[in-house]
Amino acid sequence: MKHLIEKTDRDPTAFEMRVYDAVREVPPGRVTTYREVAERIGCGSSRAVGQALRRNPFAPEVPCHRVIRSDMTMGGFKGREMGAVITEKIKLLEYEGVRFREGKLSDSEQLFLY
DNA sequence: GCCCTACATCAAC
DNA sequence: GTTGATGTAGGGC
Repeated sequence: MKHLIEKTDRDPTAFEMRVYDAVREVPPGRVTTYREVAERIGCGSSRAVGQALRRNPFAPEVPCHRVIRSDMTMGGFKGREMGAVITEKIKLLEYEGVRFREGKLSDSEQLFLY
């Protein structure tokens, strides 16, 4: 399979490290947004955060499922925009105390702000 | 060094 | 639905 055009594993950059570190600060029963993480690490770019989380070499130590959009939706997960993966993560979050409703965060008060 | 592409976004239309 | 903008990283030249 490895032949050409394969980004595969590259070592985490300093920027990605900051992202993972910020996400790990989120306690159980709490969620945060890409924007919050971006601001936390000193950048206004939420997509850079998304890229780092997508690669997430620290999973499941880094709970990417606790990072949601500013729209309170899951947006995407592991390359999937929706599906059984999303549903399972929502169930997991609900077990931790985070309430979701139809793929959206029910209470914005559960957002973890830095 | 510069330009292009991709990204799990955001904002505006 | 679309486009443009943001920041980061990879690849090609």
